Formats: sequence, structure tokens, C-alpha cells
Amino acid sequence: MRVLSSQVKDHVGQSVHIEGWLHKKRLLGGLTFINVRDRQGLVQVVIQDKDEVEKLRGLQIGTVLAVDGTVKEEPRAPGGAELHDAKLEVLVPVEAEPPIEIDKPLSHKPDNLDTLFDHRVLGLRNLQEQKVFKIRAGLLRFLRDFLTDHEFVEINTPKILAGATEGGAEVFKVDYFGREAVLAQSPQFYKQIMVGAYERVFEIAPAYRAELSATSRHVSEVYMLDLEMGFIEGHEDVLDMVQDMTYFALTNIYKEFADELKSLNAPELVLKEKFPRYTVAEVHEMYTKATGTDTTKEKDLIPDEERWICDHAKKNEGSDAVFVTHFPVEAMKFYHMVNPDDPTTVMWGDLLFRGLEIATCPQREHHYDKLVEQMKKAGIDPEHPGFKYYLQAFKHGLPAHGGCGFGVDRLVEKTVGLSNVKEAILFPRDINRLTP
RNA sequence: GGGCUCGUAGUGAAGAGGCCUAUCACGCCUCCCUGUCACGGAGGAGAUCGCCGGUUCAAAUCCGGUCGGGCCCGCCA
Repeated sequence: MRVLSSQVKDHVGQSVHIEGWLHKKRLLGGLTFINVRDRQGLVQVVIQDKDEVEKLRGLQIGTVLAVDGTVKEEPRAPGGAELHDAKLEVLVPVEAEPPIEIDKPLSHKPDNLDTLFDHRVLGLRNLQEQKVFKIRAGLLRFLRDFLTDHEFVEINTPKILAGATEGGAEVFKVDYFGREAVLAQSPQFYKQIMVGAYERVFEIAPAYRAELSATSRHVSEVYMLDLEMGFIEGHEDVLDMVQDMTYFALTNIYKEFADELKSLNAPELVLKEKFPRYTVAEVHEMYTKATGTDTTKEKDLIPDEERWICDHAKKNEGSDAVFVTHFPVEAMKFYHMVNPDDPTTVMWGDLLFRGLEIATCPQREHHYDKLVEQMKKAGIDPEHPGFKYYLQAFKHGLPAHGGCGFGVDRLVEKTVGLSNVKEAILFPRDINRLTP
């Protein structure tokens, strides 16, 4: 029976059978060490028999092996135990030399990202690289746990759409049996529709953006956590939910993956249960005062302001995360709700984390007549067949609601302390890259 | 879409008119090595310096073009 790497130390004195990949060879003459990698990590195997060592000749890193040996307690071995009197069996021989070395840190320098992704298939066998995606999986698990605990129903909505979209980002056009369809740039309409059924829903799925953006924070296939909640008493309810969810996921990931985050040189988590909140106007004012660059005429935050306000909040409020609220109406989309107390601003807040926009969290206009009016004002035809089913949900009763589009890739990037969102994605898609 | 940058063995880097018949490290191959864990030591193979053209007695190096990356801005998560 196969014993996994983390269990080896529980079998001291016993004969065990392990299987995995040849991860590293160290030949010291009469003594040879090899590391065998399995899903849990590495096992050190000591080989002294010349015939057994000879089996490794010509075999490259990546060879799939079975090893039978006796577990010996050994303080000099990583993990405190290792296999002795090893008998090797090559399950899948590998003779091709790997194009990259997986037992050493991979270069994440911007200039070398192309190589990193070209060799992604093998690079992901690097233990450090694997940690990034274990942390990603952990974050997704905590986000799901939180939302499930708060009675959100996980939904799955179509990614091939008939054409009408929320506007904003460019869409990919696809041939749909001879008709033109588009890839969903967001589940916006569907999640709002589903508020009419479940009150609280969320979806974790890719969204497709055909923007010609070439930056360290954009990809054309982005993993979004979309949530939407009904019967809110105000916009604050949405911000509070997103805040609590983010706090839950981050504090738990820093607990469960403390060692991994440390070994990846992730920044220390600086967070309080309540995230500081500033209005866009306040940020413009503070930034202009602090830097001398006048942003008070901007309708949105400029990227440098996002970095600045996060630095400011970290230093002065002890928080890596901040909300920026009250975006001006000039930036609104037709389905946003205008601030009833101040028609120049929208019930819309962005969540920023470590200098980067992570989520956008608006309240929606839920009154049918008002929504139709806002569509017309935005130059959108409410009679367009693509909006028929969306509007139907409103016509037949939607409560006050709001939610967020939350960039999972960016959260992973900033949690781990990576410098490009693509490093947080197994197989990233951008304006240039369609493989692997 | 705009601006700025970078392309040198499989990988990561050095070289910035002649010292280049291109250097180093890792990896690979051969040999030595009984406690390595980025093992160590000796030797070897591996690059028409992204591509095309130009300037020059002479180009990896300067210029123009082209192809492929990266970063920033715009847009957005």
C-alpha cells in the first residue's frame, strides 16, 4: 500500500512503499540521496546499493518512481525520517532533459514571466509555485464557507450570451451555430435576477474581457466572485458583508497557511474587523494635498491614488484594506443606484487591498420605472430583446439589493505579495497569451 | 490605443565599437566523492548574441525597420 510523504515518519522501523516523482538527485559517491515528490511533499531516500543507483543513470527529474524501503528516524533528514535499503522501480521513465529547474526558485522577474508561463506545465512542479495555488484554493474555500454560512446560494450562470451586455468592458464575440454570441464579461444581470429567487446568491466563475489592456493587473479571462444580496437596508449592508467576508478569508488564510505565506515572503497581514472608509472626494483631497498632483477633477481614482490611500490607511488606520465610496454619477452604470441624499454621487464603493482595486460593490436601482429611465439616459434601448428577461425580474418584484464583483486573481496576487496578477493564475490568458 | 523599455547556450545573468575564436552560474554528459538538502571537486558538450537591412577597416555592442516580451497610462476586477 502506498504511504504518502507526510506519513512516512509514522512508520519508523517499518518497510513502506512510496510512489512519486524524482524531484532531486544528489550523488555523493558511495551514498546517494534522492527526493521523491508526491502530493504532500518530499521524501528523502538514501541509496547505497550500486545497482539501485545505476537505475537512476540517464533518468531525468520527473521520472515516476516507486520506492520500497525501511523508514529510519534520522535527525539529519528533512522531516526527521528517511527511507533506507531502498529498492527503486521506475514506473514511467523520463529521459528528456527538463527545460527548467524545478528544485530552485523560479524567476518571477517581469522580464522572465514569458518563460515562467511558457514552461508552466513543469514550473508548477516547483514546491514554492504550488504553494501559491494551494493558497488560492484556500482563499476560495474560505470565501465559499463564509457565504454559505451567511445563507448565500451558489449559482452557475451562462457564459455564452446573446449580445446585450452591461456595457463597460469590451466583449469577445463567438460564433454560435452561425449566430453571433458574446462571452460573458460578468454575471451581473443573472445574479440580480436570482435575487428574485433566493435573496442571496453568489457565483465564482470566469469572466471574459476583450480589453486591450497590457498591465500587471489585467487578464482577459478573470476569475470573479460575484455576490448579490436582497432586502438590504442600505448600501452599508453590502459594504459590511464584503468587509466581513474579506476579513474572514484573509485572517483564516494567514492562520492556516502561515508557513507557506512566510516562505513566499508574503507581507504581514495588517487588518482590523472594520475597514476604513473614505469617499472618492476625500481621497482626491488628501492625495492632492499630500502629493501636489491635483486629482479633484478626476471622476475615478487614478492608480497612484489607489496605492497612496492604501499606504495611508496602513500607516494611520492599521489596515491593508480600505473602502472608497461615493463615486461620482459621471462614472455610474445604468443599473447603479444614485445616492438619494446627494444626486451627484452613486451608492457605490470599491474595496482596495494593498494598493489595488479588488472589488466594486454598488447598490442597484431596483425600481423598474427608474431603471428603465436610467437605461434610456445611458443611451440603452430597454426594448432590446437582450434585456427582456433582466427587466422581467424587476417588473415582477425585486427588493432593494446590491453586491459586488470581486477579483479572485487579484486577491491571491496581493495576499501572496506577487507583482503581477498573472502569477496568481495557473494558465493566464492575456492579449498575447492563449497557451498553455 | 498612447508612451517608455528589454530580446546573448535549456534556464538565469555579464559584456555597451577591436581585449569576443562571446564570459559566468545552474542544468546536461563523463569521472571522483558515505550525510547531502542551492552538496563539493575535475573535465566535456551546448549560442550563427530574436530577425532583416544599414553605418564602419571592424557590430552582440551604433542606426533604421521588423517580430516577440515587459512596465506605465487609458479602461477595468
